[in-house]
Amino acid sequence: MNEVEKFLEDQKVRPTAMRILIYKYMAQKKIAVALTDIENAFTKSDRTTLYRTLKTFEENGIVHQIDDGTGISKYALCENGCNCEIEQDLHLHFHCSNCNETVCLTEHKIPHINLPEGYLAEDVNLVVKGICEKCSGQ
Amino acid sequence: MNEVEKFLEDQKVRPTAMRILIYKYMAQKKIAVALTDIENAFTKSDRTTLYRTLKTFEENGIVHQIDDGTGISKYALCENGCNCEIEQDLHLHFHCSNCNETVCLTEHKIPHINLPEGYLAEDVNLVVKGICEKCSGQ
DNA sequence: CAATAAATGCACTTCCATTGCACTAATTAT
DNA sequence: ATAATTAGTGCAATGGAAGTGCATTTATTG
Repeated sequence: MNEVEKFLEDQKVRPTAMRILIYKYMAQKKIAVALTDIENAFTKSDRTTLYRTLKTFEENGIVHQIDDGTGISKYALCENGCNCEIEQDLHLHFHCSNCNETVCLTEHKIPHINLPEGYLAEDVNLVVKGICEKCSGQ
Repeated sequence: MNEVEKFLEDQKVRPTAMRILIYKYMAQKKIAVALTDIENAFTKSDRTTLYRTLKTFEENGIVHQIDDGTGISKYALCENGCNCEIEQDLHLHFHCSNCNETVCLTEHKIPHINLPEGYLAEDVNLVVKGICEKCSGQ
């Protein structure tokens, strides 16, 4: 049994052929992917399957969903220690308005936000839009 | 000529009856509103009109659009000196997962974000999700 | 008052997210 | 091992919101 299979099982996700492929696909991509991207990569499989695979992955802490402001949900693998649940560990996302790609800047943690009296934070989403390093020509 | 009319003209927006009503509606609401909210408040008017009114308001610095992560665009009046264009002046938004309302925390500016080499920031969106003061019972 | 421009209303389209249901594959119990 | 049960997949369809084209009405300007 290979590594991916073992990992999925550890996350309580049954390692079906499709799930393994999707996982590998996302691991090889460095950027966040949309359902449509996966759909285009696996034309043999149905959109629903891919959709539900992502949801399953999300529920089991394998990927996190990203709202990058484009209106299209993106997904990225959680890094080890991603802990997308715990507020303190949230990283920010960058969306390039030129190439339209979204990346996790995992090393950039979101600073603590002070809220007015009575407000309780459960989740923070921080998206920076601009030009990525690839497109800025550096 | 009343105040609202004058204000709209100052912003280069012709103060039609509908626009004045929408403006007043948004001013009276303390929270960000969705197109659907306005639609429900003005059933006599057409959705397209309301939609385009918001776009017109947005283009002329009267409202700013808010992506609070619900997938539904919200709009809120710009405060005087809102300057939603200038990155430094951006405030954060709070979305209550209980009452589903979104508010501008205009006094809370978004801290400066350090990006990796080569990344250029043009826009920042920071949304905190949690329980608002009304719902937390304070 | 006529000509022009802006605003409005209606119908329609598109796009993505999501669900219901049938079918197949895999797992567990007998 | 085989039947019973559960999980996964595929197809079809729905829903919700954003956006567009065009005809009509209203306002502005010459």
